[in-house]
Amino acid sequence: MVEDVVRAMGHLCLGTRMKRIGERLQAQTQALMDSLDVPIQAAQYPLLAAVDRLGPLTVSDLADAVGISQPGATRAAGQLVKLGLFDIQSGQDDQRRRILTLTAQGQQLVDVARQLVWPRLEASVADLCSNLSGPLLGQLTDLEDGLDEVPLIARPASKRRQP
Amino acid sequence: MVEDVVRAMGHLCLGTRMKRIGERLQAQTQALMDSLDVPIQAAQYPLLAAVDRLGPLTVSDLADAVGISQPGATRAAGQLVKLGLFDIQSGQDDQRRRILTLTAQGQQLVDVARQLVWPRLEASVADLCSNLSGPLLGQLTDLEDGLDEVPLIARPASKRRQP
DNA sequence: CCAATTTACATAAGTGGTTATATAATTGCA
DNA sequence: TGCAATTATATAACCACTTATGTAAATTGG
Repeated sequence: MVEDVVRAMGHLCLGTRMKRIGERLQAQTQALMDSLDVPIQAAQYPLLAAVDRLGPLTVSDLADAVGISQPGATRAAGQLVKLGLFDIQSGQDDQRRRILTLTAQGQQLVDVARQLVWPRLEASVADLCSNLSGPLLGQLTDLEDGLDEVPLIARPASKRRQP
Repeated sequence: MVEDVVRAMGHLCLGTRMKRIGERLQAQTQALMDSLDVPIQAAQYPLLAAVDRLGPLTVSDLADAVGISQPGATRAAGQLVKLGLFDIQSGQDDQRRRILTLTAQGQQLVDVARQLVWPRLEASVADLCSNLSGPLLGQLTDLEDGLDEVPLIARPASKRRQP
C-alpha cells in the first residue's frame, strides 16, 4: 500500500535496488533448488561451478572467479570441504597455496545439477527476462513486476503468451 | 587473471551478479557521500528519503517502502533514532504502532543532501548508465566494465565522449 | 463482554558477506 | 646467505540482512 521509494528514486537508489533484486532472485533460486532436492545453498553454487569450469583453484583465485573477498572464499570453501564437496590440500611447490578440487561427490553433484538444475533455471530466468528491453531502470521495473506476477519456480509459465 | 565465472554463467548467476553490482554501487555511493561530508551510511539514505517523501511512517510501512523485512526496518530505524535523525513514538489510537518522523536534524540532513548529494549522485549514475542499451545481461556487463574504468566518484568523467 | 485470533513490533539465531590483522611460506637483494 | 619484503591464507571482529519466534495491543464473534 506504500509507495516503493527505492523504485521511485531511480538512479539515486540503483545500488540498493539491484542488491534487493539480486537477493530476491537468489532466494527464489534457492526455492527452485530445494524443490529439485539439490542439497546445497544457492550461494555455494558459483563456487562449485568455478572449480568445475576452471579446474583446481587456489583460495584467492576462487575469490576472484566468483567476485568475493579472500576471507569470504576461505570460509565458503571451508564449508564445502566440511560438506565433502571440496578437497583442499597445500600446493606442492608453494606450501602457502591451498588448492581446491572437487571431490567425487562434489563432481557428481555438479554433474547432476548440470542435468537437472541448470536447464530448468536457465529457462526460468530466460523466461523472466524474455520481454525486457530498453533502458536499465525500466528493465529492472519489469523484472520486479515479473517476479511479483510469477515467481521463478513457476516459470516458464504457460501464461499470457502473445495471443 | 581468472575468468569471472558469475559473469560467464549468464542467466544462471543473475541473482548473485545483481547483488554483487548493487553492493559495489552502494560502496561507491558511500565513497561519494563521504567525500561530500554527509555523515550517514548510504544504505540509511532510502529510509530518510522514505519518511521525507511519504511523511511519518510506521515501522512496517517503512519496511515496505524500502523493500526490507520488518526486523530490518526495526533495527535500521533504531540506529537512526540513536543518531538523532528519527523520532519514534507510539501511535495515539493504536499503541502497537510505532510512528517514525524526521527530527529537525534529520530534516535538515535530507534538505542538505537533496541540494548537495542528489544532483551529484544522479548525474554520476546517469553518466554510468548513459550508454547502456540492449538485453539485460549485456547492460550489466557494460555497467561492470564502466565501474572498472571510471568509479562513480570520478563521474561524470570528461573522458571519451564521442569524438 | 470476554476469549480467541490477529496485528505490530521486538528479539533471537543464523547466514553471508566485509575490513583489518596475524601467521607462515616464499622471494629477492645487499 | 640471511634478513627484509612480499604473498597466500587464516582468523577476528563487525555489519546488514534474513527467518522464526515472542510479546503486547487491538479486533472480533459466540
